[in-house]
Amino acid sequence: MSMDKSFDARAAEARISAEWERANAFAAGANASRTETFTVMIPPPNVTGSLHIGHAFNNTLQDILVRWHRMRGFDTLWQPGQDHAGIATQMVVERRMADAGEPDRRQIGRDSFVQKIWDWKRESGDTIINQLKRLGASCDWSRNAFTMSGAPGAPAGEEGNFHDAVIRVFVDLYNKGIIYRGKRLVNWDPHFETAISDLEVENREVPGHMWHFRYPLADGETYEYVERDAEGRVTLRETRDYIAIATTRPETMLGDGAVAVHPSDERYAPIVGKLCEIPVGPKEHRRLIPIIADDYPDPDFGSGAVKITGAHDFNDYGVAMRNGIPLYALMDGRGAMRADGLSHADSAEIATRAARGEDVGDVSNVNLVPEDLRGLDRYDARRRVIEAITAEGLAVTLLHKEIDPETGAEHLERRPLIEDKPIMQPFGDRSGVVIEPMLTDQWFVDTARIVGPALEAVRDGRTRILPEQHRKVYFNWLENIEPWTISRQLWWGHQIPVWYGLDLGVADFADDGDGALDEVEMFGLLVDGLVHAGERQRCAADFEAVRKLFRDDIAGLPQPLEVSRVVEVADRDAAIDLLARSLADYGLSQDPTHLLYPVWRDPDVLDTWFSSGLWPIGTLGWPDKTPEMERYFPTDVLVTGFDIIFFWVARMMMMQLEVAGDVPFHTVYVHGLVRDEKGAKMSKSKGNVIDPLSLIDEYGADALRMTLTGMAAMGRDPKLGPKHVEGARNFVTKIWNASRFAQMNGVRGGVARPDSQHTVNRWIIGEVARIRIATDEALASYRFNDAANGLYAFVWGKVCDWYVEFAKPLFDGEDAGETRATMGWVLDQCYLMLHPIMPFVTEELWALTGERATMLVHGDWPTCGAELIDEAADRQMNWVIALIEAVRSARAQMGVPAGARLDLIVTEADAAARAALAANAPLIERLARVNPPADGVAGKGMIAVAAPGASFALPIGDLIDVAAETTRLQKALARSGKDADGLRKRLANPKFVENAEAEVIEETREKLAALEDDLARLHAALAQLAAL
RNA sequence: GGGCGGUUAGCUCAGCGGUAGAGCACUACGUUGACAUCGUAGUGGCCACUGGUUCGAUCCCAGUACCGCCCA
Repeated sequence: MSMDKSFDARAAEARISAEWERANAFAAGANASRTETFTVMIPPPNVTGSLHIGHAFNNTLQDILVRWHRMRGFDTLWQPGQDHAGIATQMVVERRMADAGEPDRRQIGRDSFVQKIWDWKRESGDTIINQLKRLGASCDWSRNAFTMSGAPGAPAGEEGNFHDAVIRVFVDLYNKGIIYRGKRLVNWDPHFETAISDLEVENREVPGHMWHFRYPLADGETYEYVERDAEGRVTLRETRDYIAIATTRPETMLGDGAVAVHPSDERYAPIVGKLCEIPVGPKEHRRLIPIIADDYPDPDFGSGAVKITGAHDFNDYGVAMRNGIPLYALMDGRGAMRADGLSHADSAEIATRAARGEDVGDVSNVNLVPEDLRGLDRYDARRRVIEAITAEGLAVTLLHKEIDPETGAEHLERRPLIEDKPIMQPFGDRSGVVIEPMLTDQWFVDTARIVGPALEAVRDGRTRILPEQHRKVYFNWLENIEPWTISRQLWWGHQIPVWYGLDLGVADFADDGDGALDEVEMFGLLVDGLVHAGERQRCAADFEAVRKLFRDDIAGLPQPLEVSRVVEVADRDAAIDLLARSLADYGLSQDPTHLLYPVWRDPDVLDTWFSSGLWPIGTLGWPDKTPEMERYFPTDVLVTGFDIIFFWVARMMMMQLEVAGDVPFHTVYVHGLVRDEKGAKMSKSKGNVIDPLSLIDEYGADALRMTLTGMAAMGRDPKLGPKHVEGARNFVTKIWNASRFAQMNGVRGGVARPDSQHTVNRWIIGEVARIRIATDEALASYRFNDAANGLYAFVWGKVCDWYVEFAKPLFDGEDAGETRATMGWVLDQCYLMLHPIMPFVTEELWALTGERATMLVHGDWPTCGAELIDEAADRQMNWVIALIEAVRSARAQMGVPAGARLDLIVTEADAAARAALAANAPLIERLARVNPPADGVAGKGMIAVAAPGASFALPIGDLIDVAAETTRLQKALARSGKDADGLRKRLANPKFVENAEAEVIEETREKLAALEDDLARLHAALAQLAAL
C-alpha cells in the first residue's frame, strides 16, 4: 500500500482513537510489565466546561508522562473525572431554565432542581471528556469519576462513592472540632446570594471616590484641633465641634459603631472617649457613637480618623471585635438595604444605648437603615446618603474659585470635597459583582489545625513542587492561612450533614423537678418556649445515624418528651409547627407514641473545593479499602497550573494528610499559563482566545501537542500563535514523508536493530542512542520542551537532512540491505520516542510501516544506550558533513549554479581525511554535487575549500571572480582568526592554565589547533589566488 | 506596601560559568530518487544597565531601570 503525500490527521485521529478504545489500551495496568505503578490524577475539569487552551496544555503534559511510563511497562493509571462545580453548574442550569421560560429553581423546589441538574449532566456533561479524547488523552476512561457521584438523588450510572468520602471527611473533621460553625464576617456574593471563600474573591483596582464628612461632637462640645509639620511647628489651630472622616462607602455610615483614631494621634487625643453623631438618618433619631483609639487607623491617611462599620468591612470588623463595638448589619443577601427587623427609631435607640456602654445583647434584629432607604440597592442608598449629608452642610468643603471669562469677576464657592481615587474593590470571580462583607452563620475549616503536616511534607521533600519557586508561594500562603469558609448557600453540591433540633432542655421550660412535665409546664413550652428555644446541632453521615444522636439527646428530657420519635422536617419553622401540633395532640390523646421530635437539616452545601480536595482518594474508592487505593495511592505526579496551588493543591495536601495519613502525590509539576502570541492573557473580552479544537481541526492534535510541549519550559508561560502550530504540523508532514520515502525504498519497520557495519549506519545508530538518553533525561526532569525540541531537531536535522540523504546512494550499493534494516529500526525508534508527544501520527506510521505485535501505544520504550555510540563513525560522519557544508557554502557564495557538477581536487589530505573521503565518496559526490575526488593541485579558475586535515580545490572556470573569492576567503579568515586570537590569549594567560580544569585546557588547545589548521589552509588558498 | 518572575537575533523563545542557539520572518538560489506543509546558502546579537566574585560572567552575587504576575 502506498502512502499519501501527507498525513490526514482528521480522518486518522478518529479512527485511531476508536482503535485505542476498542483495545482498552488506556486501562489501568495495560501494558504493565513491572510492578512499579505510575499514577496521575487529572485536575478534574468542571462538568460545565469545554476544552480551552489551558486544558489542552495541561493534559498534553500529563499524557506525555503517562504514555511514556506506560510504554516503559509501569502499571499506569491516569484517573479522569469531572468536578460538579457548584456555582458554575447551578448558574448554567438556571440560565437554561430561564431561557426556556421555565419556572425558576425556587418555584420548582430543591429536589426537582437538583434532578434537573442531573438531567443536564446526562445530556451535556461529557462534552469536555470527548474533547479530551480528541486531544488524545490516554486516561482510563472506564474509571471516569465525578465529585457528586453517589449523592442522594444521583441517577443510575452515578452511584460512585465520592459523596460517601466527602461526608465521611466532614463528619470526621466535625468530630475532631476542626470543622465548626460560627457567625463571622464572610465574603458574600450578592448575585449568587452565597458566601464564598477568600480565594474566590478577585481584588481589582477600579476608579472610586473618597468622600469627606463631618461627624459633629455630641452635646455641642468643642476642642482645639492642632496640626503640626514634621518639625513640630503648628500649621493649623482651630476650634472644632466635629471630627472629619473620609470614606469610600458612605452608605455604610448607617451602621457605624464608632469612629477610631490612632492612639498616638495628638490631634484627636482630647476627644477620645467622647461621643459623636453620625450625620445621616432622621434628625430626631440621630445616633451617637464613641470615638475610640485603635492601632488600625493610619494617622497620615485622610484625616486620620476612620469610621468603624464592623458588619461591612474586614478591617473594621477587627477593630470592632477588639473594642467591643456592636456589628450592625445593613444589607440583605442581594446587597439591598435591609427591610426586616425593628423600626429605625427602635433600632437607633438600642444602638445609642450600646454606644453609651450598655450591654444590649444580640443586635441581629436591629436595623439601622432609615425607613425611606429600606429595600434600596446599596448604590442607590449611597447616592441618597451623600445627598442628604451634603444638603445638611456636613460634607467637608473646599473653597472653589472661578473667574468669569467675560467680566473677569471672581466667583468663590464652597464645594464638597470628593477625591477621585482608585480603590481596590473585591469582585466575585464567578459573578463579577462587587462582594459585600456580610455577617452570617457559616461553616469553617480551622485550617490552622491541619496545615502543619502539609507544610512539613513539602519542607522535607516528601512532596516536591516544581519549579521550585512555587514552593515559596505555597509556604507563604500556608504559613498565613485563614479559616476556610466551606458552606455555600446553593443547592447543587454536597449538603452539609448536620441537623438541628430545638433545645427543649433549657432551664426556663424544664419541669418543676419531678422528672415529668405536667400539663401546665407542657402548655408553657407549647405557647412560649418553642419560639425562644435554642438549637442543638448534630452531625452524622445520614439521617439514620443522626436520629440516634438526637434520641440520645432527648433521652434526658422530662417525661413524656423523652420517648418522642425523631422525624425530619424542612426547617426550623416547620419544626416548631410540628412540635406544637405533636404536643397538642398529646394533650388530647395522652398517647406518648404521638409525640414527635422534629429535626431539620442544614440547607447549605459544601464548597466545591472541599470535595475536589479529596480527589486523589475519592477516585480510588476511599473510604473503602479498595485494591486501587492500596495500589495507586499515594499518586505520583500532579500536573497543574499555578492558579490553583491554593484552591486545590494546598487543600489536597492538607486533607489527604489529615484523613488518609499520607501525601497525595510525590511531585507537583506547575506549568505556566498559555498566552496569546503577544504574551497577553487570553480572555473573552479581549477576543484573543485561541480555541484548541479549531487548531486540532486545522492542524491536527499532534501538531497542537508538539507546539505546546515545545513551549513548556519550566516556569515560563507559553505564548501561542498559529504560526507555531503550523511549524509543528510541518514537522508531522516531514516525518510522514521520511517514512514514505523509506517505504518506497523497501524499508520495513518491526525489525531488530541490525549489527550494521557501514559508517553511516553506525553513526545514525549512535545518534539514536544519544537522543534516547537525552529524551529520557529531559522527561525524567520534566523538561518537556527539551524532549520535544531535541526530538524535533533529531528527526529533522539528523535523520531527514542527513541520514535519509546519505541512504539514497547507499540503496544502490552493496550496503543496501543493511541500510534498509537500519533505517527501518531508526524510524521505529523515532515513532516510539515521539509517541508520547505526537500519539496519532506515530501510531499511524507504526501500523503502516511494519508487521507489529502490538499497537504503538503499547510499544516498548527504547533502552539503547551509550554503548551504541561509535566514536570513529561519529568523527568520520561529522567530517563528511563539514566538507559537504563547506563545498555547498563556497559554491553558493561564488554563485555556482546549483545544478552544476564540479570536480573535487584533493590538494592535501592526511590519513584520516583520506579514509573518510574514500569510504564516503558517493555520499559527498551526491550531496556536494561534485565529481569523484582526485588528487591534484590548485590552479587558475579554482576556489579553495578546507576541511579538517584536508584542502580541496574546485575548478569553476569562467565563473570565478577573483575579487569575490578573495573576499570570501578573507571573511572566513577573519572569523576564524578572531576565534583563534581569543583562544591564544586565553592559553597565554598563566592564571588560566593554573586554575582552569585540565579538561577545559585540553579542549581549548584542541580547538585552537583545529582553527590554526583552518587558518593555514585559508592562508595557503589566498596566497595561491594572489599568485595566479 | 509584601512576595515572585522577566529583560538574549526583526518576532516568539531556549541556553544559565569556557565569548551565543532554535523556530518564525527576511535575502538569494533551487523542483536533485520522501517532503514547496520542501531543499541549499545567507543576513541578523556590547545576551537591559552599573558594580562585584572568578583565570574566565549572558550565566553567580549586589544594585539600577523598565515590563509582568500573585498577595494585601
